[in-house]
Amino acid sequence: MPELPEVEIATRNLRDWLSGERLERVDLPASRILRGASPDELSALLKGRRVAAIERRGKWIRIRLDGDGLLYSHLGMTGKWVRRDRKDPAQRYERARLDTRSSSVRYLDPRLFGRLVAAPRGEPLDAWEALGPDPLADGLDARKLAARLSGRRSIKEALMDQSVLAGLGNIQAAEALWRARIHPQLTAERVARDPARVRALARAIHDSIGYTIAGELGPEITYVEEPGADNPFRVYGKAGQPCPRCKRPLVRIVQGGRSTFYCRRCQKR
DNA sequence: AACGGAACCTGAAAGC
DNA sequence: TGCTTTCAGGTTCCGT
Repeated sequence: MPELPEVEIATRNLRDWLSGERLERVDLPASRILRGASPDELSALLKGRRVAAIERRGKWIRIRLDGDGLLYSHLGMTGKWVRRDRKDPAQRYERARLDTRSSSVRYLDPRLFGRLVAAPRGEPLDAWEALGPDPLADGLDARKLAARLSGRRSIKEALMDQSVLAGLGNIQAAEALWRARIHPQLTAERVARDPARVRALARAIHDSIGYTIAGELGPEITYVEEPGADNPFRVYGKAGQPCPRCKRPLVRIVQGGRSTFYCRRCQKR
């Protein structure tokens, strides 16, 4: 279940594997992942084309082809791009395959929540255009953050709104709030009016993203929910375990239908 | 307009 | 052991 850090790693990997390469073989079996064009049209868009650039904004990846064609990729909850050998057979849950002269890149997605969207003539994608600033790519300071936080909804839900900031999801929002010692049920408006808290939050978002990228960097990501994965986070998924700062047991609550983990002592209202 | 809840999917873990 | 329930790092749609 990828958020900004995992999508950033996927983007760097795709650059390594595909940039400047010609797509010699493209397999796109019909699935609900594919949008914006039929599987045949999508294959025609990609096959034989050279990959000119690969960009990321929030949780979206954009593959720019020679000419003006674009392919957008969103990993949903369980999507990942991996590299295999060209002679390797289709993997379990393989939804797309892009081969270059030397390697074979596969998109795997068991739950089918991800998307591959074709924009053959470079048409803008609404979901991409609607994204707020990306904390990693665009930078984030307290003034900018304060200007984007408002309203009576919780700060946790505001941080997960992709039009407020692009790329934070359930984990990064919880982790950043813990680092900034901010209670997840405070309203966005209250946080915005507290300059010290906004400063702490801007730094916490930056730190949490950087920490996660550094820890997960590599050619194949394992998401925490997968069997055998260990949990590198400070509070996410750790209800009942001691707060890494004050040792009081962390708690789990539900906000907007999603689990939030936090420390009742460290994170003040 | 805003907000909660369900839906879209599959699989692993926990509960009984 | 085996069946049932719950939960999962995302987004979108629908009804109140």
